[in-house]
Amino acid sequence: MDLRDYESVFKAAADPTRVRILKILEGGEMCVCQVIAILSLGQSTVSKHLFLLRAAGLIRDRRDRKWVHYSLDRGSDSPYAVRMLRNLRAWLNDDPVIAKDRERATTARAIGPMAICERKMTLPARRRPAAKR
Amino acid sequence: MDLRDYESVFKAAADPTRVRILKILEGGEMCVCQVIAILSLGQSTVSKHLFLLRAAGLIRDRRDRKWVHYSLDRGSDSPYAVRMLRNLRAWLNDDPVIAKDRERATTARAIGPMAICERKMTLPARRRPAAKR
DNA sequence: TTGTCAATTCGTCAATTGACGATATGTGGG
DNA sequence: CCCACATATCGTCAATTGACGAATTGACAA
Repeated sequence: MDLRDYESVFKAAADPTRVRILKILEGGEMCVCQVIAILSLGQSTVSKHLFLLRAAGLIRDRRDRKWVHYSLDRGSDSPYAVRMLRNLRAWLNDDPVIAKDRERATTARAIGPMAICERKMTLPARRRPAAKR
Repeated sequence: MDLRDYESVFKAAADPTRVRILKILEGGEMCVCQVIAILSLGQSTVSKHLFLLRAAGLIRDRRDRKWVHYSLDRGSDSPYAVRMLRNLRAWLNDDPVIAKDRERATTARAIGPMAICERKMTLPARRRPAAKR
């Protein structure tokens, strides 16, 4: 647990796209295709971000049929990662970007990985036009 | 306190050279010329690192005659910075690079800013060859 | 085995970063 | 005011990063 381990965790967690992923995963395990749909980024781009987060010990993956699911690794080997995740939980909850992601994550969970993959990693334009009052 | 503030703190703290500076400053306030001497990096390079750390709210500066002293900003406006500094205190204390910096910091404190500036931002080669037994 | 489909890896490109030396700022002494 | 000196800012360059599309891998179904 030296400077190199520290660096990998902090470099991983310092990128805004990767924090968004971590905050999305706070809602629970999620399939790669769902993350792609929520972020609206290229598949290879998201895959690389997930790789870096995993390499840092912040998330872990689980294969289920042809899908790979990622989740926060709260029992990580890296004490830096564990602390990071604990702190993050209380942070950024009222940031507009994070809030929007959370909305989209709710949609993504509701319709599930299969439907998202059928839609080529996209979400329906808007889930429901926010009920009046 | 949104994603941008978060990012500035974590990007600042993710760089190994800047963590070294933070760990050096855990020993107390220090003059720019002393930091330069400890790190053996160019003056402009160190100045920029200090700028970024200050912009993130991790350190603050104080002018005294022609010297500028930096110290950890434990009462920072940024909650991210405050938490970061608290965590760091317990971290990396047995990393070899950090340990060596701490030794050199001790030397730098012992001889003071004036002597270091006279030596053009360098430290004596070795303070004392570690007493036997 | 062959085809399909989710995910990863690879190659490329533009943008950012960290290093440096040169120049500018600002403070104190003469 | 002018010089000396500590620090900050600027301009440049090489290395790293994040984005993308294309090609590859690996699981499942037929």
